[in-house]
Order: sequence, then C-alpha cells, then structure tokens
Amino acid sequence: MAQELKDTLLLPKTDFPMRANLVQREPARVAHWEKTDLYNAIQRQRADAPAFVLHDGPPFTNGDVHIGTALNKTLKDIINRYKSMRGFRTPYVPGWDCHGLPIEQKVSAEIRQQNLTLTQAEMRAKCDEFSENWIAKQTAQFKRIGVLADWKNEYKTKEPAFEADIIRTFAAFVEKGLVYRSKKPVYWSIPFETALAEAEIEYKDHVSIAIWVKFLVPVDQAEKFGLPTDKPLYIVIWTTTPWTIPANLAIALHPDVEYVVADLGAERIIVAQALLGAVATAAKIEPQPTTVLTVPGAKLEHLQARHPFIDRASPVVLADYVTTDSGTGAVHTAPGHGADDYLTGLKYKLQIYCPVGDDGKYLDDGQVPADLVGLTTLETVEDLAAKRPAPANLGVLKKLAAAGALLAKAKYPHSYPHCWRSKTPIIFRAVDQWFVSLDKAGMRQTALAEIIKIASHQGWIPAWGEARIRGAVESRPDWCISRQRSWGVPIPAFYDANKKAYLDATVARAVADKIATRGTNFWYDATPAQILEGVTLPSDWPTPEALVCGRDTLDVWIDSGSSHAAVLKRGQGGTHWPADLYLEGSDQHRGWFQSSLWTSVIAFGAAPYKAVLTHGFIVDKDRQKISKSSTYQKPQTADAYIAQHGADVIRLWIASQDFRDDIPVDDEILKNVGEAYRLLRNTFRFQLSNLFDFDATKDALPIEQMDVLDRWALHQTAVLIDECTKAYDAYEFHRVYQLCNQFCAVTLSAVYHDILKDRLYTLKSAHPLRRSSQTAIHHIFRSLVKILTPFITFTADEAWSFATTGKEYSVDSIHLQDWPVAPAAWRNPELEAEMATLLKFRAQANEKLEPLRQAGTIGKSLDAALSFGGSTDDATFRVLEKHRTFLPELFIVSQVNLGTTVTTTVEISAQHARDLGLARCPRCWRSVPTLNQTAHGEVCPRCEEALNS
RNA sequence: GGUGGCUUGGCAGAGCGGCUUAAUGCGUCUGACUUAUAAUCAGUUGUCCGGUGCUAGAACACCGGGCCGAGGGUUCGAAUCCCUCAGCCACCGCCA
Repeated sequence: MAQELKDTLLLPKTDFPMRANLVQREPARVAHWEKTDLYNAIQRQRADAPAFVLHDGPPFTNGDVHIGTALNKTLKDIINRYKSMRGFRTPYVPGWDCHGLPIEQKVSAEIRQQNLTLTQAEMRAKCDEFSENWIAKQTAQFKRIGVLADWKNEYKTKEPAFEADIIRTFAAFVEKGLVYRSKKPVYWSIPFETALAEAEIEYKDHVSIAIWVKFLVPVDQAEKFGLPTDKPLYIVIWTTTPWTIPANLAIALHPDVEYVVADLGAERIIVAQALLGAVATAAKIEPQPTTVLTVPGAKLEHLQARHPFIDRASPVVLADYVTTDSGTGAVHTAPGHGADDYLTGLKYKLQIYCPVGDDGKYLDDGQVPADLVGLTTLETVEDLAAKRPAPANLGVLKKLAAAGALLAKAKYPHSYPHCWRSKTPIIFRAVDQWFVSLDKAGMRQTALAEIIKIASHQGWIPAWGEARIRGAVESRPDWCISRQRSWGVPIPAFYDANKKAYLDATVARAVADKIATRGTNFWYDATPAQILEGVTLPSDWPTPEALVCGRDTLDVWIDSGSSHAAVLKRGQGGTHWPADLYLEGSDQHRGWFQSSLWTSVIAFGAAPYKAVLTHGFIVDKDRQKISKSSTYQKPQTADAYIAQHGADVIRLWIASQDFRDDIPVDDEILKNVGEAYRLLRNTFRFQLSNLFDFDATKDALPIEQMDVLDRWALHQTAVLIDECTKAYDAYEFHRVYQLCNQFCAVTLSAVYHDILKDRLYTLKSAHPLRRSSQTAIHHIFRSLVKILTPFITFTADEAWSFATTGKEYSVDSIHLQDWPVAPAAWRNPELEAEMATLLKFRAQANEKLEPLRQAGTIGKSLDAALSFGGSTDDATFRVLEKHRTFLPELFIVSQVNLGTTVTTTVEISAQHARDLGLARCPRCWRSVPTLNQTAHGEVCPRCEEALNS
C-alpha cells in the first residue's frame, strides 16, 4: 500500500550527484573549459563592455605553486569572474617573473655538479630552460585551482619584447638625468672576482686577528676639545679585519656612551669607560690605568685624529650602532668596507674609499703605502688550513707595529661569511654601482602625490595600505639598480679602456629595439661595434671599437616593476593603462607596488594603478606562518591541498576568510568549510531535483499570482542579492560566504524548503500552488548559483549545466550569464515584517512540539495540532489571524486553531492530531477530519484530487 | 632595532560608545524522520568564581559576579575611545 501511494508522489529527481567527488571530477571540467575556450567566450561576450583590468603580479618561476600563491591567484580569479558577470570586460593577462638570483643559483649548482664551465650566454640559456619548465608546471597548477586567464597572451619578463621594454623604461630614467654611478660596499668573492648575494654566503668559524690600534689626537685638537695635552693622547679602536686599516676614514663613537681619558703612564688613551678594563687586560697594562676624565661621545664629534701610518685625518663621527659589548667603544670606520660604515660615510659625506682591486690586492692609488701595494687580502683555502693570515693582514700589522700604533693584538675566533663556492672568507668591498636618484626632477613628490590621489578615492584597500607605501616611498634611499649577475636584463652601458662609463637614453632605446628582435643574448654575444651599428652616438662618445659592453644586470624589481609598461601600455590581451586594480600580499607595498609606482612615475608621470588591494599571509591555527611551523611537515603546495579537498573547497575556504588579515588554515577550518560546501551543494541539488517537471518558459507564474510564502522567499532573495553585491564590491568575500551560508541553512533549508516539501511532493504537477513554489525555486536557484559562481566555480558550472540541459556539461556556461538583479516586484517589506512575526511564533511552536516528540507522543510535526490563544488587541496575534489558512503549512502541523482570550501574550499549546479526532492521510501524512475511499485506499480530499487528475 | 598591521566563545565571523545578559552560521550533544538519505528537521550548547537547593559527593537546577590578548585610563555607560605591555605577521638586504 505504502509503496503504491509513494509512487503517486512527485518526489525529487535529478542527476546532479549529491557527492561532489571534486578531486576526481574537477580536472575534467578544467579540460571542458579549455576545449570550449571559456576564457575567450567570456571575453567575446563582453567585447563592447567597459574593461576592468586586474593586472597580474608575476610569480617567481622556481618551484611548485605555493598555497599562498594560489590564494593570491584565486582572489584575482574571484574578482575577475565577478566583474565579468557584472558586465565588465575582464582581460586577465597572467605574468611570470623569470629573472633573478634564486634561479641562477639553482642552475649554477647543477652546473657545478656536472663540472661544466659555461659562458654567460650558455648560463643564461640554462636559466631560461629552468624558468620555462616551471612556467609550464605552474600554469597547470593554476588551471587546476580554476584560474581562468589569457594563457596564450601571458607575459614573461624573460621574453625579448618584455626585456626591451624594461630597457626602454630604464632609458626614461637615464633621460631624466636620474641615473648616476657611485660606490657601494658589497660581499665580494676574490677568487671569482664577483659580488655575491646574501644567499651565496656561508657563515663559518674563522680565527681572525683582532687588533687594538692607537689613533693620535694632535695637540691642537686636544686643546680644542678640552682634553689634556701634557702626554700623548690616542683614541684606541678595535677591529678584526686589519687589512681595512688603510681604508680607515673615521672613528665612530656612540653619542651617549661615556668615554674616558685613561693614563697609562707614558701616554693616555681614549676608550669607552665600560671597556677600559677589557682594553687594559688585552694590552697587558700594569698597573691598572687611572681615569683622568670622562666625556660623552657626543662631545667629541668632529675631533680630527690622525691615521696611524697614512698622512690623513680620521675624524670622530657618531653612530648609534656602536656598542660596548666588545672592542673599545671606538669603531674603526672604513666606508668602502662595511654596510654600517658606508651609511655613516654617506651621513658625514666621507669618500666611499676602497683601495682594494677586483683581485683583492691593494691598489697603488698614491695613498696606500708602497710596501702594502700588491698584497692580497685573500686567505686561500691553504692559508686557512695552515692558519696563516692573509698577506695584507700581516703587512698592516707590520706597519702598525713599526708606527708604534699597535696597542695589542689577539686571536679572535668568530663566525665569518665565506664564499659558498670557493670556501674562502669574503671581503666587504665598495664597487661602482648604478643608482637612480629618486629626488631629482621632483620624482619623490610626484610619487607621494600619486599615493594621495589614489587614497582620495579609497584606492588603498585596506586603507592602511596608504601609510604603508607612503612610508616605503618616503624613506627609500637612492635605488641601487645594478647587479653583478648573469640571469637578468643587461644595463646598456659601455666602458672605455679607462673604465669610464657611457650611458645614453637614445642609445639605450636603440639597444632595446635590437634586443626586442634578437633577444638579450645579443648583448652578450655581439661586439660593441655590432650592437651600435647604425646607432648615432652622442658626440662625446668614443668610437664603438674603443668600448666594451657592461656586464651588470638590472635589479629584478625593475623587471617586474616595468610590467605595466610592457603589458598595459601596449594593451596586451585587451588590457589598458593604468590598471584598475593591483592585488598582492601586503609585503608588496615595499616590493612590486613600490617598484611599479616608481617606474611609472618616472616613465609616465603617474601611478600605474587606480587601486591596490592587499591580502595577508597564510598562517597555521596558532598564527604562526606555516613555513615556520614544525607541525606542518607536508609540502605547502597548492596541489597538496587540492589533492585532499578539491579546488572548490579550497576556493570556498579562501572566500570564507577575511583575507585582509592573516589567513589561518588547519584541518578543522577546512573541515568546516567542507561542511559548508556540502550545504551549498545540497541546496542546489534540492532545488534542481524539484524542478524536474518544471519548464520556466511555460510553467512559471507571474509574481502577482504567486503564493505569499514564495513571495516572501523572493523578497529574501532580493535582500541576499543586494547584500552580496555590496560585499563583493567591497571585496569582502567572507561576508558573501556568511550571507549565503545563512541563507541556505536558515531561510531555505530550515524554513522555506522544509515547508515546501508538502506542496511539491503531494500536489498534482500543475497545481498553481506547486507552480508558484517552483517558479520561486527557479528564480532563487538562478540567483544563488550566480552569486556563488566566483567562489565554487566548478560546482556552479556543473549545477548550471544540469539546470539548463539536464547534463553534466554544456557549452552555455554560467560564466556567460549576467549578475542577478532582483526585480522590484520581488521586494515586499510588509510581507517580510509579517513573516518575521510568524517565524517567531514558529520557533515558539517548535519548542512546544519538542517535549511531545521527546516523550514519544509524536514523531514528525505533522502528527501534531497547535492551538494559539491570544487577543485581537495584540498586533502579532492579528498577523496570525490574517494568515490563518497558511498556518498549518508554516508550522508543518496538521491543524492550527486560533482562540481568542484576554491574555496579553499569545499562548501556544500542542497535542497529537488524533486527540482532536483527526485521521492521518497515508499519502501526505497530514491528519484531516475525514478520509475518502479511492482506488488507492483511503486518502484525504486533497490527495484524492491530486490522484484523480 | 625601526615601520606597518593583527589579537572577539571549539571554528569562521558580526560588532564602529547605550538596542550586547556578544549576532549569525558551522560544529557539539540529545532526539525525530525515512517523502533532499554519506541527506533532512527539532531542541540543546561558552567559560571561570561564589552562593542556594539536594543526607554528603557527583550530576542537575536556580541566583550573583568576572571574562571580547593582559593591565590601566576616559565616560553616567566600553568589545567599541585613549595609554602601556604581551603575542603573532610583514617589510626594512645583490631573496622575490
């Protein structure tokens, strides 16, 4: 009996599977999108629409896509898909950052293993291959997570056309007179005669020679600074690199440290008070020196001491980094041989003096004593094994001893940077570098003005981004743009036999034109004559035959920072300049956002973006950056996450988080998102399955003929659309996530869908009430699935395909649809207010039903009948009366009785329907006063009607 | 060290001086249904301290109070405004 009756019900039907199987099924949809060329289909759809250009910051091409990179690309994809549905043309040209040290390093490590020796051009070819290999892999990984992009028009910083634009951008710097040459200390490997990056440094234990050196304070200076003059007076410095003494140009004291003039008997020395004892011990001074007077370091600024064996002054300067942990509190300062010293040198306008050549030997510059010239500062591996100091160190020791300036010396074991390839200690050495002056031609003011301009239309999202980049731009010193590397874009400078540099904007552009067609290796392979053939040289240049090409490359930040010029200015892939949006991690305020701003301001006089959106970094549950966390042993690649959860769950997770802060991830969070995903999927499934006999073109009802409950649901949908659209426009995706989650769980699943089941399953197919509800479901589904398309793009595409064709795949993708707009007729605030009242009663009624259920009196709520007692003076009770015929449906019970009482509040009671003499219809489960006999047995009148039609 | 940012109940996340005895959802627990079924529905649910009830304990019920990183302050009133501190994240390099 039951089975036969059940067969007369219109139960849900769909092929849209309940189980997602995302991990297995998503790749097929990626292939489907490729096959149907979805990206271009979307672009064609919006061919005449205004463009929204999100300019892609290029990821570095040296490994698998990290989950953090996937986060970034997914956010971009969400925005593009949203903007496209909102009616914008959204050209998205993905980029790749190809040059740079990490790649060069990995490649050179491979080369070393194979014992190969390569030319610079061959080395570059290897790097190119390496980069290309990862581009292919990363592309597949980005596609897997659902990133839709113009992969055929992608940009690579290593492509000749792009490299040419980098050089052209650089030419603009030259043209504005911003580029100059100056010295800066770098890590230097003597055996390889090259600068090293930090990553090429290994710290190893090393025994250095520490020396205490006396610098004479001349009598006139002592008098000037109020120091005693009756005995010779010296400032004592301490250093572990004796070979830098010839380059000494100053002595640094801390302004707030107390220094003492100490009497050693025959002479007096100046050291930090706190270190006098240590100095005396080191110099084996007996008896303990006596203090003559104390003076703060600040009082000695500009005192002109004398270099111990070179005839020049060594002035006292002040520096905050001076400590009294070791040494003498007086720091030997050689601006050409140390980072701190360099900065101090700049501050005091000292020469950046480096009397050491590329080969590590002292130069004959007229200042270095003749007996030191030619001595090397290198300690070879053999020297290290024999514990033999570098010749330059020994030479300097001798000179100091001969000058009577060596107060003490000692062996000093410590950790010291070594060249990772030659295993020898590196030296700090100032070499000529190219710089960009950021203060000339009002560049810094222009950059800051652009920042404010962007802020004036809320372009920094979140707003504190403005302070962040302003701080970076304000404080940035002149930009050192040259690197002594191979895998990069060459600086188009030439040098004559005297190493005089020649750099010219017109020549640079001519070089760029040639590189654009022949590739950068042209610069490395061709002679200057070939490179400059047909180029009109400035009048002050020598002939090409007298020149050699420079071997420096440009800072890679110029590479990526030129992308707006190479891509947007050329309209690549339908883009335009400036971009509507840049979107990267918050670290890029000092990185790409800044470098792009500078290059654009210098080359084009304005910022390359209208708005900048930033996101935080992925951290584990305890707010530790995941790469630093020991609990995460598994690889943090995007693929690892997708293989476990599927792309849509990962995408939904990304959307669910407020990405402006750090983004926590752990198993529990992903599990929760997985539950939320199932809720969304089941909602789609329920809706699809109840539309199996509904054809919107024929069966849909106009809104004025629809039932109140359905009109309420449409009102709620209109509100959802409004709020989600607002949240999308503010890039607050987590709000969209929460809104949809609550809409599905509460508005639909717990209320609307639950009430609807009776109508949908038991009424006859074409019953107006049933068609009314199906019409609403139809609209709600189409709205909801569109709102969620940017997030769960695979699932939305699939659900849409089933909705429109009944099949898993269709050519008419949801991505070609317009964003939902709620018709004004959907809105019904009055009804919404009444329903809000009724739903409060519903919650109270459920509380009354629960004890009956717990006691076993009733099972499902349809077994029950409710009675309400209230006063017509009560507005809420009048709402009940107004909707009295709807109440059994609303509460999902068999009968609702309204009784008038004098109580001020509405009283609710519940009982089993049978106690009111009602009989249960076996078909629809509602209890009614009388059942009628039919061919299917006894059923209620409503079911009888359904069965007869 | 400097600069910028963050810190709300098991999770996400509202909250922008009084409508907060902290929304909503998820999760938890208990139950129902078998007509969304690896679904669906209903109820329930923060923590700590003190007290009362119960023969004691446990459990439970009720009452009072504290807890929105910690501690101060402003205010009639603070998760919300101010200060200090702590923790965490990022950036300050020839790493990108």
